[in-house]
Amino acid sequence: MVNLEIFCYNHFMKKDTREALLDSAFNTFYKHGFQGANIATILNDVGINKGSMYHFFKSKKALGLAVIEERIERNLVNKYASIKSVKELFDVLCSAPKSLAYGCPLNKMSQEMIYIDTDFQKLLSTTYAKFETLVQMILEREKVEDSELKAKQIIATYEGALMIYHLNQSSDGFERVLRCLEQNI
Amino acid sequence: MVNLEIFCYNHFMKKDTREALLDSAFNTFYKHGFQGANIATILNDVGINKGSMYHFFKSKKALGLAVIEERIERNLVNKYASIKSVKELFDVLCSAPKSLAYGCPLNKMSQEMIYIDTDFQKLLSTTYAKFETLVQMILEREKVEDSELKAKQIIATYEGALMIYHLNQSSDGFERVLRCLEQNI
DNA sequence: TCCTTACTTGACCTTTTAGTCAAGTAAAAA
DNA sequence: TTTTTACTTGACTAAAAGGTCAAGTAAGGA
Repeated sequence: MVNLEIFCYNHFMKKDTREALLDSAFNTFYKHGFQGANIATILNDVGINKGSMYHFFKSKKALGLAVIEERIERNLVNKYASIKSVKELFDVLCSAPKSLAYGCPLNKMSQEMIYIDTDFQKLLSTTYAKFETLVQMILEREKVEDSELKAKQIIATYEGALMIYHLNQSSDGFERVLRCLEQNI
Repeated sequence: MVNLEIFCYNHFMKKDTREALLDSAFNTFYKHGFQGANIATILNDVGINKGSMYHFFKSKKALGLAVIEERIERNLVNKYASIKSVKELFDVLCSAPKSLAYGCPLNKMSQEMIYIDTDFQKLLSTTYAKFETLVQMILEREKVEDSELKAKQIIATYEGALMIYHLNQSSDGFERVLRCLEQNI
């Protein structure tokens, strides 16, 4: 088997460095927070050097903003755009603890950054709006009344319940709270 | 008027330094996050020197834990222990944006620290449990059924709605979401 | 009055951090 | 083949951070 990768600087094919950087940065920011994360960890994780990163992103902040646009938002759309029914929506919401090891990435980043940096604030606010719209569309497909308010209510409950879940390290209550809400939709 | 303070090192009376330190640390951590906050800011704000702070708290972490115990938890108890009815509870919850400029201090600190440090995690988890108990007691006084689940639901919705409020910088929806929940209690 | 304790000062130390840069390498266009 | 462009290297910088410490000050008890 011919390994084309040996012709490259590292084990990535050119443009993949940027993607690997975004993946690692997403994970690192997700666990440690943006301010708490250090770039050396990400670099070490990806297996590249400083200059290589600063070729793609002019600063830590630029990397953070790109993570929001190209990972957090993308993941959200991937997860919610294909949902076909309210029942399915609640199933997906209830399964969150399985995939979201450190809470909701959007919520966590928001709580940390909205009063620290206005560029983060704007981007996070926009991303949230898209999330709300996706949920609202699911509700409207089933002619749920007051879909805007209901979408806010579902997201609020979901975000809060997920926070409680992580604080208690126990899923007791998480699903019950959401299923209880489902009854009232 | 005799000013007793002129006999002291700074403008505080002895033990007040610790309290002033906790006040400033609470505000600073609340706005910037624990990891994002720097001690120099707090010191400058209080008007004291490094060594003076390290006399009371052996590390930044110790200061953080003290802030949770002696400010975040205390504020929570002050706010919720005196509430007499479910109606009053929802009024207090609805007024949160007025007093909580950067979101819920407990939620914010939790999202940041639970997977960073287990001492923080334990303390925050305990503090949340007290919050939940306080809310549950209010519900039980009015013989609300399933008070434990209802308490979780109220807190979850409140926390999530507050997050959305801060992200959007607009109170549109916040109160409506809570009042809608109130109907179903 | 003296001594002990509690608190404060501010200079200093060490580590960590984000960010820079000149030089090098390889792929692809000319 | 030559040149250009894109990417990478790794040593370096400067600033910021948390934390230490010896010396000093004041209050209160003995």
